[in-house]
Amino acid sequence: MAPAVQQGRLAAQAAEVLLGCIRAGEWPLGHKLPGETTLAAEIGVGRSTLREAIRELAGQGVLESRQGSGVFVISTDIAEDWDVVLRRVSVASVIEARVAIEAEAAALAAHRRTPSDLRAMRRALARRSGSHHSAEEFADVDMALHREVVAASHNEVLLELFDGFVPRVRVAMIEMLKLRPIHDYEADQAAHSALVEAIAERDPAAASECSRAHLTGVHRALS
Amino acid sequence: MAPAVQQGRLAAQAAEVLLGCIRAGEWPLGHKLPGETTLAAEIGVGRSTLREAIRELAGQGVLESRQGSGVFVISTDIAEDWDVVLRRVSVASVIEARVAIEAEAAALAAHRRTPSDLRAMRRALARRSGSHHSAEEFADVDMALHREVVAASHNEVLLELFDGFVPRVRVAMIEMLKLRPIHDYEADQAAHSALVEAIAERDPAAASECSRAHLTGVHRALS
DNA sequence: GCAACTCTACACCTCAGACAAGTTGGGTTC
DNA sequence: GAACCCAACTTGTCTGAGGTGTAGAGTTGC
Repeated sequence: MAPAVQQGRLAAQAAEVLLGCIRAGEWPLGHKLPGETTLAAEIGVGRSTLREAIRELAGQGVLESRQGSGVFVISTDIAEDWDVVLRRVSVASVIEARVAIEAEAAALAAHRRTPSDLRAMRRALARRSGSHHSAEEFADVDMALHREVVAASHNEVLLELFDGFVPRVRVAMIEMLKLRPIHDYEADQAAHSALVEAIAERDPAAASECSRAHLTGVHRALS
Repeated sequence: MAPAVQQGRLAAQAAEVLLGCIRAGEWPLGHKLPGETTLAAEIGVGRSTLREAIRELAGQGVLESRQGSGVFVISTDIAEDWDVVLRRVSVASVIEARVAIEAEAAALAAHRRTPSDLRAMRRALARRSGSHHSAEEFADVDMALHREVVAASHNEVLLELFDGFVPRVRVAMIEMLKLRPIHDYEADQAAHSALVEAIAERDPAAASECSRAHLTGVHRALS
């Protein structure tokens, strides 16, 4: 049991250690874990900290504690949450998936956009062109525009997928903006404007290409 | 805040109380909860017990605690399951999303496929061409081939998304096959073969187009 | 011999208090 | 007005003490 715990909350690290033992097959399904005091000493954390780690895994449906009896493994593999997946994988993978979804959504939007969709996109575009004090603010108005485009596709699944990406992408975007601000702001805004115009003119190929080109640029900037 | 806690572990009861406040809208998304000491006193449990309750909800992805800052609501209700979303929306929406994911995955696969990927795809293709007794069996070998293609893109997010679609698509496909069997089986198999060959020859555009054409055909057949 | 009962050791559960580590906002200084 | 500093919070961690429930060993009665 490697107590190689270094970063973040101790309780979270302890949970990782426990999960590692379970995944490694050291504690199979139904197995009873060592006692709290023993385990806490082995991992090198206090008893309450270990208890919090156990609670965290209990919340995920991995462990179950029975008073007077012990703590047991009730699921060897956790139903991996979507957010957890996205936090684990590389930003590059997420952006590639965004290309897939947004390029297709842009093409569909060019077919199906209503006047109301168009108004919403242009409003979002205007807000994006305004002055922004922080990276957070800029990320938000940018994501809002992209979301309007996906919404204009009138495909609920694509929109749901996009929304699933938002939190992860937002964090990555803010990080990037703080490290390396957009150098050519005009060109960036023009690219987004071109996307909206392609949709306005009902040109699926152009819309798809605009979206793809922009995201490919983001992909390059991040790698 | 009704401290009507009576049965089972106090920590679990406290978690229920917290979840109740969240569900009732008392603490909306992003809201900061009262301090641990305050909250513990209000609910009528010790601070460590309250902390375990918070950990339990954190494990479920409902709360997030930031040291020095506070505990925040990050999800107003348990993440709506993909299966639930996909059952609600139309098959057409799902297929459009499949086009987005699989066409992009096919293009990436054409870039990144390894010899091992290629072998797996050809094996799946061969199994698909064999004789099949039931619609269920055919649906399974078909999905297996499509999955191999997405896997060859070496993008974990796309693969995860595809897997999320599988159950819903499988049901729809079996339904369709029973109502209206594939009339030109040879052409259908040839289309899949062409997709694999395009990936084998590292032709992203062709691979993407094969995938898109095939799925568009399915889309048409269903509407 | 076997079943039922009792009891003890051990498990988790809860609490209280203390201190460490991090964040936030206001006041001070230049 | 901007940069800095500090104090008052916040959550994070540890310890020690009791409470409550379980399981198994030991005993008892048939």
